[in-house]
Amino acid sequence: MSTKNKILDAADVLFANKGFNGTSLREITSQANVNLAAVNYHFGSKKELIKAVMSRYMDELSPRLESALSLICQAELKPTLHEVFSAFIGPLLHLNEFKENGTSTFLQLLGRGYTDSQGFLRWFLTTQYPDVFTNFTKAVNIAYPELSAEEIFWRLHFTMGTIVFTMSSSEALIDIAQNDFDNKLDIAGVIERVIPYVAAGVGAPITKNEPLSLV
Amino acid sequence: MSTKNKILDAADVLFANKGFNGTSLREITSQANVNLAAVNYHFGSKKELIKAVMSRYMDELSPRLESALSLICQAELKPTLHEVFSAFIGPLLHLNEFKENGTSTFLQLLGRGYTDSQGFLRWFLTTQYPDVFTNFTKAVNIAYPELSAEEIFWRLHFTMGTIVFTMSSSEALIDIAQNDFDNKLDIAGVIERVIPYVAAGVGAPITKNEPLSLV
DNA sequence: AACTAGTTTAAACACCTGTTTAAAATAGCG
DNA sequence: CGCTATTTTAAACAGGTGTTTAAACTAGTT
Repeated sequence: MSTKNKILDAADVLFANKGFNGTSLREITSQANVNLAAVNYHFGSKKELIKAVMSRYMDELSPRLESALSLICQAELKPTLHEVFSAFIGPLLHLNEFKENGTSTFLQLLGRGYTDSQGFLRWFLTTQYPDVFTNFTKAVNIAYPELSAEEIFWRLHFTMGTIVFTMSSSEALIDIAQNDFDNKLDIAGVIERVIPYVAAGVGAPITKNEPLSLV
Repeated sequence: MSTKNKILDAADVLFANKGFNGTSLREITSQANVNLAAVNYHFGSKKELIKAVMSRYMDELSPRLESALSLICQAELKPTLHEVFSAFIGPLLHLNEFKENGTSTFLQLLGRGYTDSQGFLRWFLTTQYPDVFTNFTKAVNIAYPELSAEEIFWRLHFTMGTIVFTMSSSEALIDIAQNDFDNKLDIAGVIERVIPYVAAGVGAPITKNEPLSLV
């Protein structure tokens, strides 16, 4: 295996578990059994390595997601929100074949990207992969046309939060659930449970903008 | 103002914006106009400072939350999920009177705590303030008794994720929304929009545990 | 005024960070 | 083989990290 890939494989697991700031190049290179200077030689800088790690996943995910969503949109009958969100399942779980624990690793990375390093990764993703967002918005709009663009914006970000946050701590949550409820669950099981939640959330009835009553 | 409080006031804003790992003691102490060694003198270590920052908010929030939830639970008629979640609004917004931008600062800190530093803050919160979780679970159970304990567990953590993640990036999201939709929104406005979402999510119909169909 | 306990200060500690350098090793090709 | 281009290596770099130290300073009390 090439040095470049050895670095990427070691980096994405460490980044997912300990964050971008929390992972040093020395950890990555010693885990990957390569020289410390290899990162700067092959990627230029740590920041570029982070981009490369995310791009490897996005390039695998983004086309599959796009075709799954366009399939939904072009169907004869109007899709339900549940169907729109279910379109994510296949592409996301495919990351597990692409790399071991790929799905949860990627979603953890996504979560890190939104909080670590002051949102430079959010900028990177929205500018490099804008289609993912617009396609998703379109699909939701078809499934629930009464929702204004602004409502969609907010509810999609709420959904983002639900998914990303859940997956960031999915290992810990699965452990707790296993202890408390004796119910063995994997990442697919968590996704299965979160889909009805976010579908119902996005599909919530529209509320008028009234001033809040401070109870 | 005491040195201790000067440190806490500077620390929580910096921690919220840049994360715990991303904020150095030198940033904190120079922002607070105190000597570098003051943190270790008054708090012992950086880790203890983090706990102190969180405790200051939790001690302000937790009793108000508890009484709001128990008020809901003891009411004559069964509360709706929307009412259960609305019980959070008052106590959360009160943090704004406790400290400027207290609400969003606290929620950002909560988000940081769940991802930074490998979940030691989650352990700290769940062991130090367990009542918040159990009271909340009870209230949801009254509002939606058909939900099994395990379903409640998952949906509450989904909700946690929605709130915490949204608030972690609330400033950025509010900026985007302001540019794209010319709709001025503050933290209270975001809360107002997220409540129907999480209420609908938690109130989603119960799904049987079928194996996933990989579309 | 003298002693004490609490606090603040500047300096140093040992260690870790991302990055760069120049020499050594490797591979590809005529 | 000999030459070239690519890659790997160990070492050093400049700067940042949390923490500790011992001296200086500040009240408060007798």
